Amino acid sequence: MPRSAVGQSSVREANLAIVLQTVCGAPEPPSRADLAGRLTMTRATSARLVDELVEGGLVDEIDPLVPRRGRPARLLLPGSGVGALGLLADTDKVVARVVSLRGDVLAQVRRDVDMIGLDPDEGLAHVARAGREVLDAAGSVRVVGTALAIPGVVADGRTLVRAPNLDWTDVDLAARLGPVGRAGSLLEVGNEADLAATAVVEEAPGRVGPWPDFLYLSGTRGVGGAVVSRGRVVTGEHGGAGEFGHVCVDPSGPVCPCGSQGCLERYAALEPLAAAAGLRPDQVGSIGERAAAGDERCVETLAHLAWALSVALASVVNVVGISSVVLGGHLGRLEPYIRDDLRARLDARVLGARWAPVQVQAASDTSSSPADGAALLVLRRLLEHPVGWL
Amino acid sequence: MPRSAVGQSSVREANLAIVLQTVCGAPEPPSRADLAGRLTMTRATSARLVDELVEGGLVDEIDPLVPRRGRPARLLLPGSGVGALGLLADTDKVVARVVSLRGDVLAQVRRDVDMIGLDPDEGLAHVARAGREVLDAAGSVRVVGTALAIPGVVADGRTLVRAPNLDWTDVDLAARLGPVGRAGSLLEVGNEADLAATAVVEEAPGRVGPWPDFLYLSGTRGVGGAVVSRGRVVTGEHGGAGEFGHVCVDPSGPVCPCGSQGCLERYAALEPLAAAAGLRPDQVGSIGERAAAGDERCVETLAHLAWALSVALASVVNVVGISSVVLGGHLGRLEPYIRDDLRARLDARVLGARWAPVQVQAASDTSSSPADGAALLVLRRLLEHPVGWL
DNA sequence: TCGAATAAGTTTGATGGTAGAACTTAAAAC
DNA sequence: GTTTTAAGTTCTACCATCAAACTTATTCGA
Repeated sequence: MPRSAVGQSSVREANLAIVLQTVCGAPEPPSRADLAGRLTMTRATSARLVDELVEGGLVDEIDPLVPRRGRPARLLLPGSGVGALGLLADTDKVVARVVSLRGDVLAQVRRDVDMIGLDPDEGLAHVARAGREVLDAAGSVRVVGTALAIPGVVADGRTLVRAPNLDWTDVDLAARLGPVGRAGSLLEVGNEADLAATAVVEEAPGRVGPWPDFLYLSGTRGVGGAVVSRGRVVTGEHGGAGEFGHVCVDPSGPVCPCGSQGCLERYAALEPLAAAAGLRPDQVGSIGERAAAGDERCVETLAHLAWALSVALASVVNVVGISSVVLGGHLGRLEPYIRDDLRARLDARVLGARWAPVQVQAASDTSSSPADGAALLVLRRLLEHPVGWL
Repeated sequence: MPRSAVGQSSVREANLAIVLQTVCGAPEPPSRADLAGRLTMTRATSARLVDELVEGGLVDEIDPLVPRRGRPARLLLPGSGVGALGLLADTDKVVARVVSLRGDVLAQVRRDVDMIGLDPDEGLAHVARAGREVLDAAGSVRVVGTALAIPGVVADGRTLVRAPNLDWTDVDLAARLGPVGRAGSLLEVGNEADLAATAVVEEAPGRVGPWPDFLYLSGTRGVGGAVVSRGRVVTGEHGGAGEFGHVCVDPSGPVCPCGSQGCLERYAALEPLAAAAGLRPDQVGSIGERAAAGDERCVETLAHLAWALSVALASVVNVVGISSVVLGGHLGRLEPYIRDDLRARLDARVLGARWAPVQVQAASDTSSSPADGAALLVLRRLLEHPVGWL
């Protein structure tokens, strides 16, 4: 539905955004002339736009490193003095990071906090304190906005509808976050797994990595995830997408607290895995090594896990047509030990596997990535609409 | 990834598209002044753009019906002399329709053909003949392009990768369709279920109906469907999305020809339903009435169907966060008889059902809608980029 | 050391599109 | 028949990009 017409000021705004995005997305720092060539605009126009971005601090100029024939180009990099604050309120910890437009983590605080049992105001106080500390540490950086990652369903990018593990319901997080939320003018709240997936998509602000389409599956206390299509997280109508944990593996399987039966969570979450392997939950990460060392029970546990994942994921792959799977959390940790089994089972179950074999990968790290993703989300807004910050 | 900069010609193109889309999407025919107000452009600009569209036949002018104070407005309607050819090659029939920009079916041919066993050239000859006939019947209409709906996986909107029921593999349909495909300069091929879903989304070209997000599930020989998000069909990385028929209902369920076990298709496709009810496949549509009349076996069949659908759909709803379901084909026919049961089971299985209860609906008709959807697909291209046709 | 070659960046005027405001037109209301 | 209302038109101003000539900074070669 078209809302509004386009004027020539929109042209300038659009081109500013395009130039900034190109600078951020480029593998090598481009010059004004490079941009002109790549974007089919004249050098005059490119220079005009770049000058404006440099003036506003969104783009930095550096002198060329390798000498070349001709007048040396002034190379352009994303502004290092501009960043965003990414926050994570998890069940067992709080993370705050300031990430620059260049993708550098300028400051970070990570603190173990048992959030379970805390009410929203108490929990958010921990988050806000961590946020203030990194803002201080980041010093002179211009922070354009804040985003908060939370393990729950978020509506409209502002309100927490329900976070089952924290037992928080209907909290206007954006309003209750206090002054830290007002660092910069952007403020967003997002689902933890969605934002972790965002961090997988973008290697740096505006630079989309090699996988624009994948299913992200994160194993923690529960099993969450996200569907990423064309570089964007699919949030669904009401923000309730990505509940991989409650895909049905076996309708006559174990009862799930959600009221259903045989949910993936009952096979792949931390506790069921620990129980199956006869270990403590914090030992789940070692199941792979134990299995490799010959522990029969762990071998069986992994086989059962691969089976359950294959049933659930095959259904999803058949419906959304995305055949790359990225595993995070303890599932990422176990991925090397189930990869081949899982892939073989998926190829047998996925209809299109003949021409698009299913890829399985582990996300490198996981514990802070929702905070990175939160910062990236804010910076993405900046990249989409830079005019306001010039 | 930004490809190219924006110039002022893009402004004109964008505004032409916006004006045309607004004319097509408006519930009541607007005037030039209405458009100016709604799109925040001046009356001067709106008039200039509209004149160009009228000149090119994409917009028609009519005199106002109800007299009003002031100078009477000339009302604007989508051009009735412009249309697209939608084709459907199904297993048992061929359909060809010319649909105008206004949404009217200007001509139609529908012919029962047993396509099973025919090779692509033989089958496409039937399609092409039907296409030629409707083009003749449509007479002076300017046909901007053709689209073909086919029950199979389509890549890049051109090539059929695999149509299991027709047993066609790797056919460049766009090339082999012959002159009918070159009626107008647009030519696309799409999956039958995807295009049927497109016809559900758009009531008329450019007019998105009340459900921009839904899962479309169509029961025929198999069970296909589409995920529609924000008014767009999700095609996946390689066009292989929407295979609802192979969502796993029960991993220890009946064996499926796909190589897996307990696929939804084994519970909800025509033949399994007929077998369960002890009827011929062509009698499946009457299971609802028979059950209502007290036929125990049909009652049980419907209950089992609702159960299987609920298991499969709940998983999908939990992952993609879309909680409206539209049923087509024989599933649409049976929908009134399973609706309540299905909805109750879904609400029990869907995690977010508390704040977003699952909606279940039947698509009104089904047999020709892929052809309508095909035509709508072409007309959508026209609406997105009208400059080429002026 | 100096000039030619090369390529980046800058200036200038032309072009094309929308914005704004005054003007014209067509019909109903009085 | 005059007034009122609102649609549509005309004209000028403005703004962003384009095109092409021009300036600048460096390397290469004599």
